[in-house]
Amino acid sequence: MNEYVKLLKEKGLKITPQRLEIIRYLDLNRTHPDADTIYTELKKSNPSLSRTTVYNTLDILNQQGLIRELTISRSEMRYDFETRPHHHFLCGKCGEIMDIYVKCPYLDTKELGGNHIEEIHGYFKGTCKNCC
Amino acid sequence: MNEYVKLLKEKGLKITPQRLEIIRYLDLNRTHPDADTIYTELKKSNPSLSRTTVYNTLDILNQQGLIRELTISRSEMRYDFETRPHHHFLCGKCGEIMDIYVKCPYLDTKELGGNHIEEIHGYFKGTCKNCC
DNA sequence: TTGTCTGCAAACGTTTTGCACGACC
DNA sequence: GGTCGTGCAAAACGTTTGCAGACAA
Repeated sequence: MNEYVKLLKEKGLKITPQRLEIIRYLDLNRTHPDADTIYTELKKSNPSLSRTTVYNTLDILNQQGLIRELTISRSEMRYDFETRPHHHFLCGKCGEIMDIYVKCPYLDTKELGGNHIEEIHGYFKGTCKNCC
Repeated sequence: MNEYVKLLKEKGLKITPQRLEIIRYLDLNRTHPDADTIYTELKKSNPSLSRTTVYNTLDILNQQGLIRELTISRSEMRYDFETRPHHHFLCGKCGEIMDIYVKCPYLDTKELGGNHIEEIHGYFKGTCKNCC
């Protein structure tokens, strides 16, 4: 049985050609693509593919933990007056973002694997104590 | 001299009522607001305020390090097939996002200050070795 | 006075929604 | 036959742009 079929079945998800293609694309392309890139690439071999399906599928796969969503790049910015190095916690229920001060070995890191580091952000997500 | 005037002057930025209001708002509201919230709130006392100014100002303040931009919540999602705990590095020049495997004391953290933790993301930003 | 900042309106890119059709237990 | 998935189109949302007039230094 196909490896991707197995992944979907383990999570109780239905098997569709679109889902298999999207998983396969993400497995073969570890470039952290966005939804539109995936859509454009897969549309070449499957012209009837729609954006909606790509978005739906990515959402489901993320919910089931088969893939991981990142928000590292741009958009829906939040702003913080506290500029000293610290981390943040986002409550998935109430949406509140809280400052978190934890010991982090990388707060002053300037170089990592040859890359020059200018910022470091630690994002914790979960449910806050008020919403638990 | 006003504390916020001083902050702006130190960075060589011009003093405008709008900039002072925006800084003051962020200082008094440590709720990590988004641009539109800031706009809506400040528009109450300054009806002629425009979104453009809010966006421009936040951008400048962030560039000068007076405030800090966060992308923790939604939007322009990227997707990763690697679901094992790891961190990410974003190159500001070429835009590439790379996986980073560093020792992190929080990768298995389930609780922090009474909040239930489900995910942890470490985001490093800077210039990659190819762009340096 | 000069260069920058502001505000308006329009455009843009990404994501979400409503709905009808189709596929699959 | 009922549920779920797909695809289309339109809408929504946050952000960016171009430009003209206003303002800070």
